[in-house]
Amino acid sequence: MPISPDSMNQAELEQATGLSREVLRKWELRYQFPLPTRGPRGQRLYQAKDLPKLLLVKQLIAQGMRPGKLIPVSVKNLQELLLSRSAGQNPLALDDALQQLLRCMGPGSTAGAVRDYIADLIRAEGLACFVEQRLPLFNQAVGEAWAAGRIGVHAEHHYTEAVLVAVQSQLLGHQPTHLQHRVLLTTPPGELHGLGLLGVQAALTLQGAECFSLGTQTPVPDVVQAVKDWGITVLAVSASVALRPELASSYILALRRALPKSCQIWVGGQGFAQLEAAPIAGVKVFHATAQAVKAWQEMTAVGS
Amino acid sequence: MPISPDSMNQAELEQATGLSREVLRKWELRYQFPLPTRGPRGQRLYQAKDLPKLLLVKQLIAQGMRPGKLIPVSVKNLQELLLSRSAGQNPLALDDALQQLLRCMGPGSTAGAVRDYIADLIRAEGLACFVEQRLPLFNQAVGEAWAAGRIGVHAEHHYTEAVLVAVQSQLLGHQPTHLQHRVLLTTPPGELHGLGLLGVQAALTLQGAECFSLGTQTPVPDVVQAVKDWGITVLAVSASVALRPELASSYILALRRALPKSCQIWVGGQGFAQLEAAPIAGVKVFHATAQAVKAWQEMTAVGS
DNA sequence: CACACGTTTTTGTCCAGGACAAAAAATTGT
DNA sequence: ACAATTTTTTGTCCTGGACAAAAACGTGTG
Repeated sequence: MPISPDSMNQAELEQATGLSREVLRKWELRYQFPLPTRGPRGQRLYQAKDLPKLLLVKQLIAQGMRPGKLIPVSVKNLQELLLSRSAGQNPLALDDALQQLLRCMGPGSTAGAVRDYIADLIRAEGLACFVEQRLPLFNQAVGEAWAAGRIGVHAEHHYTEAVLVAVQSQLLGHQPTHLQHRVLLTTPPGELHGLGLLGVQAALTLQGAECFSLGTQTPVPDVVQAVKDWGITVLAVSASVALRPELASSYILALRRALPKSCQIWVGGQGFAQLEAAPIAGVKVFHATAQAVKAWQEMTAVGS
Repeated sequence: MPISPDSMNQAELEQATGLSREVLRKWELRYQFPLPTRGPRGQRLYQAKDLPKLLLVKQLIAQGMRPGKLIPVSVKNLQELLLSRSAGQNPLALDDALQQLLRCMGPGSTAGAVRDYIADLIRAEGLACFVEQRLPLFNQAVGEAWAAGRIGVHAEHHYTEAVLVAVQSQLLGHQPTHLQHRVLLTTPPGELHGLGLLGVQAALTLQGAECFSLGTQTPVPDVVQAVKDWGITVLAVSASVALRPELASSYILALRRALPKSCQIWVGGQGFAQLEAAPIAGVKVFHATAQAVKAWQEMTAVGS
């Protein structure tokens, strides 16, 4: 148990920052930051005051900057850098709905606002319209707003929960109409973002598919078991940029080898960019929910 | 990218098994298993055929056995061991509902069965009854069934999803009645099980509380930010046994230091057993959902 | 000036082997 | 038989170095 008030061992810092201990050690060696004090037996005791800088650096690295350039910079300048970044760009055409969503999530807003706004939108436009047209834009916008530091991680988490509940509750009553196919949805271990998957699940369920979600981060053996137990014919996997690309590829490769030919594999999301350069036989890559819907329609049209 | 068909590097094996690379290396050194081949530059290439044994060993260790005794044993004997374990004990009084639930999740059942069964149950008994009486028993039973190898990880994931959707969709319409308090719910990084939290959220929402879930695995800084942004007065954290106990404790300690006194911290779950031996000032430990409900009632009675 | 190509630097991951504390098991004394 | 102590087991952390993939840089050509 940690006793002194402002120090943490590396396992805790790893938790707090999401940076692996090996990376932290290399940074200490190369840039003299963070410089931990040492415990009685030489363990590193990182200081809590270094945490803000580490988080800033991590965010800026995620935007494509290099650690070597960032770490020597002072906290104050890093903050300015982050702000200037987010001010500079405005890539998404912000329609009214998007603007309102981001307002709901921005600083100073009440916590329930997102939830209510999404529920209203679904009521007004219908689930199909929301899922196919709004949701992809929303997800992208929220992802960018987070990357740019305009909203916190907590706001993103909360958005995810709100969308999940709103959409899933609408799907509850849906009876599948194409019983000869079953869709299983999940993400690779290490991938925490299940929002892309949710869109696919909703779209396919509306098409009459029978969908089963395993949530995020299912190891290969468990997916294989689930496919076998439940008679799955389509496995949908999604991965964002956060995941290491080789891991994403090898995950799919392992699945393709372990699963029978009768089970299709559909993948989507930025994390699978590699798979386009080097396609795997029997694995379909999608860029948008609409493509998956189309593939489903063709499949069921032929099948029936 | 991995080329040869049946080998995986340690990062992939870590994904597939959930065992850290350091542990895997120590096992190799101490028990000569798993013995990887080596790549051109000396990297370990673990063989896919070792995976089943590793998974068996991991499950048995989770039941309290020792690695040194397990690893030399053959796969076949390990399987028998697992079966004899699960056959021998039957600790939970299996009432009708529980038995039916486990039937829905057992091998050979259809995939939608759990979902439908839970929905039926909530309809029949009402949400309050389900959340307070059924859910804790169900969660425990599912956890034990998984530990005993009677159901797969995929079935457990699917159960979680089913309960989440069923309960959350029922909570959607609830308007909070005690606006002076707001509850934030999450789990520490590394803790993937959010079911315990779901029970608390449902119970408190039914009491008129305004609950905000951040999902699982929120780092300390993000929790702090959320508390600040949203004016949270009660933070509820849950952890299962899967999490390392020191990490659970230090997570709470860090939160208690970072958060203002005006924000209470409630913790629950097996993962916080340590906190009972060494209580932290300003942190309340709960053993059951009912206790949290009671605390909430007292709080709001005094406050209003 | 834009752009393809080869070279250098940066950066994260992996390796070996050892030290050590906490927990579990075995041993001892009463 | 049971409590207290010693031994073994086991996971985490340490140091310091090798190396490949990616990014940045420099160079020659249309």
